Amino acid sequence: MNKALEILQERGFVKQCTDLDLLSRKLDEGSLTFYCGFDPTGPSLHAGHLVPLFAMAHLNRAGHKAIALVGGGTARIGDPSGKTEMRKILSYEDIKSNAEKLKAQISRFIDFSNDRALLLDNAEWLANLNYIDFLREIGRHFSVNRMLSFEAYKQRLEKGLSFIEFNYQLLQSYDFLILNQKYGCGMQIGGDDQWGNIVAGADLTRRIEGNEVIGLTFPLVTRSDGKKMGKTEKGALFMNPEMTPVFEFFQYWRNVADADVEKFLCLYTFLPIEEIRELGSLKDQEINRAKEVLAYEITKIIHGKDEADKALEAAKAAFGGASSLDKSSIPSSEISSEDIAKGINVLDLYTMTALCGSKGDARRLVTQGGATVSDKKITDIDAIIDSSYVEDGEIMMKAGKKRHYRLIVK
RNA sequence: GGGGAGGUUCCCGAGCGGCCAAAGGGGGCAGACUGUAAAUCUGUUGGCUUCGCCUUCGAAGGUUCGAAUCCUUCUCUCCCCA
Repeated sequence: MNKALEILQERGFVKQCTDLDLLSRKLDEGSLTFYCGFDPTGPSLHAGHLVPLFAMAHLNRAGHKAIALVGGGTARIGDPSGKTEMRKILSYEDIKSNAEKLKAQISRFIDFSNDRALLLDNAEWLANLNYIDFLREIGRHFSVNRMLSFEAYKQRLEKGLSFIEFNYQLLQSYDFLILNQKYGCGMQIGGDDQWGNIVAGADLTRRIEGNEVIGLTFPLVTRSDGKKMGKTEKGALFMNPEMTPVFEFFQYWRNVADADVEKFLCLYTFLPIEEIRELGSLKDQEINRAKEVLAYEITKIIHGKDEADKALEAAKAAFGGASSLDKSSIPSSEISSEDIAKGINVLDLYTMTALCGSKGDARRLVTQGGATVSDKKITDIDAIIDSSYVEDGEIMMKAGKKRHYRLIVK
């Protein structure tokens, strides 16, 4: 078995493969060009994109050429795989701006500066396709009967599937074909929900070019509590620090369930497997150390060492009791000293910050004893926060035990 | 194109013309217990100038003292037939 492939398997990346032996041989033969698609349906990559990204990085490190394909073209259609309902059709402008943002984020993960990795956008060849030609050249290779037998479509047949979505598979298959023709791409990787599309693409390439190409999918990561990976109260766990503050990002990983730590360390860090096994074997309170490592490592990869250090310090300061060192990654905002001097009602203060969405929300928080300002528990909804709460030029606020906020007095 | 069933608060899903800001569940938030975990239990879950007021039940009109509940039109979804 090829070494790089072994690493992927050992770390739990491999779910399905069209031909594992062939893949192993090809990887042994030398550099294999492979690709993975990313749909610009949102303005930021999120936790769900991490598995493919890490897999790409692992393969890339082993000397195989990676192509990150941003689906600027396919996003105009919307992939029905794994969706129970039709996705909103995005405007071209949104797709374009999303695609640019995604490109920037992927670039941080994989180095495109040399020719070991490529960043492409399928809008390049999809945007101006000729319908008739496409049907004649590509469409004829697809059997509707077979497509309907795919699990992804079966499910949607219950709910309804529009023709536009039904075409998605053809376009994604076409991508694979084009990449094989133009860049010698021999493998497509992706989440397991992409299995049907990937296999179809490999089929198409074999039929038209006669090239045996490979498809490889990764398991869709679930948390041990059955909840969706990377979901937070505000939606997904984003990689863009403006959408998910670094501290919050760090805390998400810091708070994963015990049962998930080892799995996540394998998938979301580059730590050697031996070290991970060791961390994973920790029990009870000790396992918190493993969670800390997980949170630190992944934050470092996504946001850089400095940010990770800050987040770690901030977490220690906020939870460990040890007095603060660097709290700069805790969400914060500024307030003028005059306003504070005048005094502000607690409810108004909480509503101003991101801690509470409305006054009623704040009222609830205070009433139920979840509001803490500068280490003083506030239970009176009429309490006034003034200069006496300021410490070191700032006011530390908490909502419950875990949500922290820093109000900097200017 | 014809026929049928529907669109309810974050999600699912109840809802006799008044007692409906709307049952129940899920999710979220907070409290207790803890290990910044899980499980469990409790409270809470539209907004506000909160003993009251305002905005919500696909959209717009209408009937009525009074509508999420009745009527009309529009719109969207699903199902059956073509």
